[in-house]
Amino acid sequence: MPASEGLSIGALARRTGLAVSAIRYYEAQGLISPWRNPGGQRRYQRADIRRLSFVMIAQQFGLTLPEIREVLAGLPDNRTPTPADWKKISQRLRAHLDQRIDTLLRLRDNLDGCIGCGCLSLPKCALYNPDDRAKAHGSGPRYLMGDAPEG
Amino acid sequence: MPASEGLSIGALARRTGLAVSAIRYYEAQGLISPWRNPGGQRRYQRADIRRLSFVMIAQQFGLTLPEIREVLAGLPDNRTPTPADWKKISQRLRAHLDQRIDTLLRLRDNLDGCIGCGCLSLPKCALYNPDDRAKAHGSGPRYLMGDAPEG
DNA sequence: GTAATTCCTAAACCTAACTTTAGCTCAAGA
DNA sequence: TCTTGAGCTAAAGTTAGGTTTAGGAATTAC
Repeated sequence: MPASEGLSIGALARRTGLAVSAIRYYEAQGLISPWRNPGGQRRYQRADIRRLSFVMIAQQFGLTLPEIREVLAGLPDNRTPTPADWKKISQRLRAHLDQRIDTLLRLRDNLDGCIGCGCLSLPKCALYNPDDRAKAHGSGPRYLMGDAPEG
Repeated sequence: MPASEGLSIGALARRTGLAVSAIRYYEAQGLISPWRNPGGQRRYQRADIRRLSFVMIAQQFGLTLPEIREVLAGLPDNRTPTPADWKKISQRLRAHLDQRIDTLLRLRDNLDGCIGCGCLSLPKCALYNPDDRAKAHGSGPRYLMGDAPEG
């Protein structure tokens, strides 16, 4: 059945649960690189199923597509990734995740403090995290609590 | 100095660190309701500083503006919120946060399992969370791992 | 009293991560 | 063969959460 080996984009979509349009988009973002069959259609390796699954999981962990591309760059491009390659990559993800969890735990502790002291809105409340990637949402500069000269 | 009591939008912006445009946007989203002075300019209560601070914190916790509006709906609208009111509201936030942390911890544990077994991409991997608000990003339907008929 | 700020509204623009649409070509099956 | 389902490209549309711009009006500062 294959019109020149490999998975068609539709087959890959069914295997991963992603929309066909999303897979093309990921290609445009440099996350996956299919080859073309004689008719110009995209063809994928079976290993790409795992690659896209990784992308989905990393997204849930809060990584942006450029960040995921960075992480995936750690895979060999001259051969199919081995379980060991994936393990290495997953550990990078794990580090990212640990950091996010730490941030949230810290926020939770601070919130507990604030519930007790009722200081919500005061600069000393410190219920903010300058390193949080969340601040990168939107387009312009955004400040968080504590920037005002004095309360 | 006040041209009819209350804080001007610029003063509120300085107090909270938010951009003036963001405050107007929040008003459009129903998160804050200033009154107008005789000249048609917005005037805010001092309690609104706290209200906006709460908005910023809730955002860091990952709530969307509609969700924050929901939470804020728990405050009394006929009087200035008391510390007890804020405490009640903050506890709702805490519940939300706990859930997010649980989700991430679960993901982390699953990732550990996957690093070990190398099953990444298989439906049984279960490294997904159907209830995660994260899936609501973007506009169309998005599926996560495990939707394919069979691997 | 006038200049410099600040504020107002409406509408357009921005980023991320996609989807939808339009118009056309390829591939597969009866 | 021929029809129908996949695929292709390019461009426009979508959502969230804002920012920027344009053209006025209200305030404040001197």
